[in-house]
Amino acid sequence: MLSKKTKYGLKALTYLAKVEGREPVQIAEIAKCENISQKFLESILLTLRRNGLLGSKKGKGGGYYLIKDPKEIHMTTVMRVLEGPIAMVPCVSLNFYEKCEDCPDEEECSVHKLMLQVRDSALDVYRNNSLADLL
Amino acid sequence: MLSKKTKYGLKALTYLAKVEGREPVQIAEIAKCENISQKFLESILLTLRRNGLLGSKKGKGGGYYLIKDPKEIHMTTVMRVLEGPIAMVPCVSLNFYEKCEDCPDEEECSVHKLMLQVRDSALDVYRNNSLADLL
DNA sequence: TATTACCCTACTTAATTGGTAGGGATTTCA
DNA sequence: TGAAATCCCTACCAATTAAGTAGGGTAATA
Repeated sequence: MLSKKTKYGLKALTYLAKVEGREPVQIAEIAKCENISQKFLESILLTLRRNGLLGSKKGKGGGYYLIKDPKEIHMTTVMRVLEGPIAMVPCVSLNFYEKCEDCPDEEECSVHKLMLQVRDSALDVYRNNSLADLL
Repeated sequence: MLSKKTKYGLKALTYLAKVEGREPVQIAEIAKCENISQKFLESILLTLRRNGLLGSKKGKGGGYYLIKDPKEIHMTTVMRVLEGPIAMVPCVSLNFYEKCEDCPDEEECSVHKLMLQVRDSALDVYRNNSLADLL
């Protein structure tokens, strides 16, 4: 299952991409328009900022804004930041690889074989979608 | 993340497929060879049987066995039985569809658009893999 | 009829999810 | 200059799920 965190994060990014200019948009506005708990969204936007996907401005007239062109924001990045590894098992993960405890031979493992294909197909989708493609 | 339940279930199915004949194999044997907690595996095999993927025989010399040719056992079925919906959000699920609470227009939703592609690509993999393909 | 092996229910422990509460710290504008 | 707006940060919490464990019941076979 996709977490609400990822879902809301994606919606917020989309919202910001839809806004014409690069003016900061307040959390409250995004939360209201996208039906998201404001405090929860706050923490999500914070992680997006910490990971270089958003910029922020404090004080009156402040808010969050995209710091890249939506075409340059790829879903691989967004998914990894919000949802974590794209692979369903660590032993097929590119960025979070870990050997299986119980599995003596990775090459022989049926789960490994299947999940490798699933990872590749998901990566394919994420690589071919930028934020701009989702508008 | 793939649950251990699914992982172990897949390994057990693979194990049974590798066995030449159609003789019942005991839970204890599968558990030992695949490094799985026996009691946990027991409950997994039970759900596989309840869902028509395995047959069982009680008493001495009993155990579990495949009731179909591995070529006829598709990963779509296995994944749905063990892991649940293939889609990452209910609003793009074929077998477990549910409307999003917060989303006014499904067609306009960026999450929907992305997850639809992810579902299709995963389905593609699962449809193209039978148990026989994983040996 | 004793043993083997599946069948079933209930409980437990730890981690994660999806929040909520509450108060900073900083910037802007009047 | 100071008040209001707004982001920033930490801590806590309730519900759910995952991954088992425990313990016995039931059916089949030798």
